[in-house]
Amino acid sequence: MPLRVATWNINSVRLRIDQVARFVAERGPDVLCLQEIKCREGEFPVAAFQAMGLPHLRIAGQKGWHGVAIASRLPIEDAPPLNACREGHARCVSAVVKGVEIQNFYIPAGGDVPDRALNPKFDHKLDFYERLTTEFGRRDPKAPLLVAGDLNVAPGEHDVWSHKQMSRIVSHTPIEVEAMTALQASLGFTDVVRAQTPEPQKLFSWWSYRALDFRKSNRGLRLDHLWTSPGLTPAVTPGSARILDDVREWERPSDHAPVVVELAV
Amino acid sequence: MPLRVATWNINSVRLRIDQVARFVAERGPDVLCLQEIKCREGEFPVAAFQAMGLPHLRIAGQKGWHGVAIASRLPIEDAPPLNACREGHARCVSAVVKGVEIQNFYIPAGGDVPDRALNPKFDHKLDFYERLTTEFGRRDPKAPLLVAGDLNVAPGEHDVWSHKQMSRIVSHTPIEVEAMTALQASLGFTDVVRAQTPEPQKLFSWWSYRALDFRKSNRGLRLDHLWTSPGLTPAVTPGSARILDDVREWERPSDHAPVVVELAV
DNA sequence: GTCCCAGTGG
DNA sequence: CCACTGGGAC
Repeated sequence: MPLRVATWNINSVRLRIDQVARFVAERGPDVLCLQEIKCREGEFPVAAFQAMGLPHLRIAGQKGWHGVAIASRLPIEDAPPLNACREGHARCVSAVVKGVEIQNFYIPAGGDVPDRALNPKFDHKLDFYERLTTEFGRRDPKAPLLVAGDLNVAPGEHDVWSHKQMSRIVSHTPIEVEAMTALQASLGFTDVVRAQTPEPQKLFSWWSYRALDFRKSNRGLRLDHLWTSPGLTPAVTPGSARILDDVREWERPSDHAPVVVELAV
Repeated sequence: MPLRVATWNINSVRLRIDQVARFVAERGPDVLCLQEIKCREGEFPVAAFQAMGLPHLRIAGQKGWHGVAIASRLPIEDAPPLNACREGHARCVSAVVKGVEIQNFYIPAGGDVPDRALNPKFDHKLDFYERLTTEFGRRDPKAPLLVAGDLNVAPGEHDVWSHKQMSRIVSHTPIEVEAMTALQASLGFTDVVRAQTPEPQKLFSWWSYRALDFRKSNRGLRLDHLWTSPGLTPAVTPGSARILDDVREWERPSDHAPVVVELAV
């Protein structure tokens, strides 16, 4: 029985609890990593997750913005908490499931101006990447570790609808791509979705709400990621790493699609 | 064929257009007077009213607040417009249907403090009543005239859940009841719902959203009214004047229930 | 576009 | 409790 793991920026877990239930019913994830739950821990819809068969929870919430959670079919053990957010936002949550350490992040979007000196949000985003890079640089590559989340960077030229147009836009600037590359190199992570769907195939996990018809304009970005450590990469089931972009077409959707992988652990 | 007239404070016509359609389908009003449409004239869902068979419209709208409309199955002719609102709010709209003049009002709620000197909203409410009293005092009692709307006063002791508790609360204070009584006397209007359901039978058309179960606590008020002029009163179909309080139980309801009457004209 | 907030109004 | 306003964020 492989372990099915999913990551999804849900953009308010309370408002979209029905979509979460549908996703869990149709796709049967064993572990669901959520970002932008937009509620305090006490406001999280615990009963609904119990009803969907994901009763084991780790929640890092705050009022109104951000917030991350891990919901699991199997029991959760504690994983070392990471304090990558210098602003004290609820952007990191972790769990160990079936011996796999899962680190779930909602990395700051970074504002509009891609300049550390001018834009404190952009500086915060890069600082977040740097802290994670330092942290994971100290880890044992052989240990099974999964990084999941909305990392708010689309690294490759085929992870954006237009490399040329996006190169000066936050989420695809060279300095952000460099920060993400450094993080990936810190422990030798594998980007499982891109590994299974080589370039030049385009891959997007997010489409703006502003588009009239997101399928037609298709101005997407791949912001949501699943990365395996060298010790976990051999467990990835071939062909299982996918972005479920159909979910973006559901009624009152999140602007992000879920990303899934299966691990033979 | 009697003329069925309804009045309903809809608390946003755009948000509750489905409830309006259901009401029209189930109850078949020929004329529907709406209050608190909460949109500009250009934002009014004209096509939906055409689809429900009420294509003839008179709309007085404004951005965000207040706003009144009359929707009719039969053609509408102009009625004299009343300018009872000193603040320029969209609170009055009129029509002539089948020779009956219909004046539809959303009278100000009046704020919390029942003192003209201290509370300009309360002063505005009484001023609105005074202007209407003057206007209708000039009219011919023999002409068929219907006053409809959310008049924001519950006049009788059996029009409130507790006469004792409510007598110091805006909507049932003696000064407001006096203002409403004076307006009613100006042309000799008949309050058709109360005329057909004598005291001490309690009658409410509004229940606060704040109640957990409005049926259980039943702390209602009769704020919504249909009044006939002496020339129109003989046309009222016996037993036809009712408050449709079941509608308050529908999904995502308005806090007001519709009030209906049939006129043999 | 679609969420949050805090505030006002009822 | 519910629905507006206007601002911020993404």
